[in-house]
Amino acid sequence: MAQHRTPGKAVGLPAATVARLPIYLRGLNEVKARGIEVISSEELADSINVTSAQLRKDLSYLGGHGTRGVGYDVTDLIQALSVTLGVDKQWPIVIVGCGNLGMSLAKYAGFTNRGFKIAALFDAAPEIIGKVVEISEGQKVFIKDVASLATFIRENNIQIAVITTPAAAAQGVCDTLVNAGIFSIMTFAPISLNVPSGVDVRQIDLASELQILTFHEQTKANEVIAI
Amino acid sequence: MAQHRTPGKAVGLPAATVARLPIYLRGLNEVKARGIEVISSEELADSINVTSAQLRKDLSYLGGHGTRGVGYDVTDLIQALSVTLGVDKQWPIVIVGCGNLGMSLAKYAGFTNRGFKIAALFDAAPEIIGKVVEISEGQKVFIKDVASLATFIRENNIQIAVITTPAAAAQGVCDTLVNAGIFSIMTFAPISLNVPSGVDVRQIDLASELQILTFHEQTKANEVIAI
DNA sequence: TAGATTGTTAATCGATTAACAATC
DNA sequence: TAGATTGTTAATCGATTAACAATC
Repeated sequence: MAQHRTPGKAVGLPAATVARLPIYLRGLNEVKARGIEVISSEELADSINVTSAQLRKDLSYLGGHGTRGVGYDVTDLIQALSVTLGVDKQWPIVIVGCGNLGMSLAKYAGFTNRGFKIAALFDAAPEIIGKVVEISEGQKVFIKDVASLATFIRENNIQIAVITTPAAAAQGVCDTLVNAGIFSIMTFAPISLNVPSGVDVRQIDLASELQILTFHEQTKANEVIAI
Repeated sequence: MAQHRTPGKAVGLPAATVARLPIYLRGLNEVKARGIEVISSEELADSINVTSAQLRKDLSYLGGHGTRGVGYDVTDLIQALSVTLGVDKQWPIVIVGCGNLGMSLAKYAGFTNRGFKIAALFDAAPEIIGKVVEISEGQKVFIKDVASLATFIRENNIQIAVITTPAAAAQGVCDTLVNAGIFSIMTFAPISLNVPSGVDVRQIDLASELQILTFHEQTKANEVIAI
């Protein structure tokens, strides 16, 4: 049985805190790889570019995992964060859309040791359906027909899906996913997805990210002109 | 000469507003493609999942681009947002790291019509340096030696760089970029980069994004158990 | 014990929302 | 003019920071 938990515990984490927990976990794994067993909030915070006050406050929501006067036990805190985030196990994910971006995510090594494995790839193009992709040394995955997406999700209890289709196809795929019972979606399609409340969408819009950078470059350029 | 601007104007935009402007621009381009010439804050807001109050407040920072009783002229607002973000021109960018992810970004069609073009690709592996990559129909780019990165940036006035190297190489590449005069970096390497103040880093950590989703899945699972 | 560092409180800061006067 | 919708204000909400008592 899955681990038990006091009702309500850790449910009310502020959204901003939740978004930082993976960064803390990543930082701690780095620290552990360097052989460090105990770390203070200040040392850890410095290494990941947050303030120590923020780090302590965020961690305090998970309950007291530190020791006053000493710091945090790295292994213990990794364990606590992994359990809180649910990445003490591996989550099977599906990727829908096998273009350049989708295939690169399928082959992305960084998912494996952080709680994820690729369960299947889907596409709508007949010419690539049925192809076998070697996503890592010795691990092969079939590209399946997107028409079988809903069935696959139900039969394999998939809970997380990644959309890497063209923008025009994304909403249709999203609807299929939601109808099949998916509540967690990561999408790279540059279009606002419509989902029922309760469905969690994380959108990564690559061009938008770059445009946030150009805003600042542009602003600097304008300042020079204005002087 | 670049367009003139009242000193201070649009510089003090809240960070949260700046991060939404690209979404507004994207939504407006969609709307325009559907042939709509004037849109109310409520219609536009609904289509991109923000509130109309937030949209109006954000747009008000750019100065009054709407007409009371009528709405916003789609073409005018696209122009205003493009100028504010600086994407009324094309920014040359470099991609450092030609693995699966880097190559997929190089070929990503979504950059072209949103203000960016790939100026060059860089890698450290001798076996791929010098290779030609067709990043789009008829557009070819060389993979250059990362040793020539700083020179290339200076000679071509590159202002934005993308890091898609393995984590272990990222900080070194970042230092090179910063020393060469880069102030805007998008990175996919799952490591916290150290940069001097004034350098703008947007990190996209794919596994961290997924872990934010698993947190909620995990929380839901725990709630069921607790009942 | 003395020094170090957490966990927590209170103050500050920034972002969002609701409401409506201004005005097309 | 009457109806519609912006731009702005004030209130609320949430996130961050600073400071320090608790405690190892």
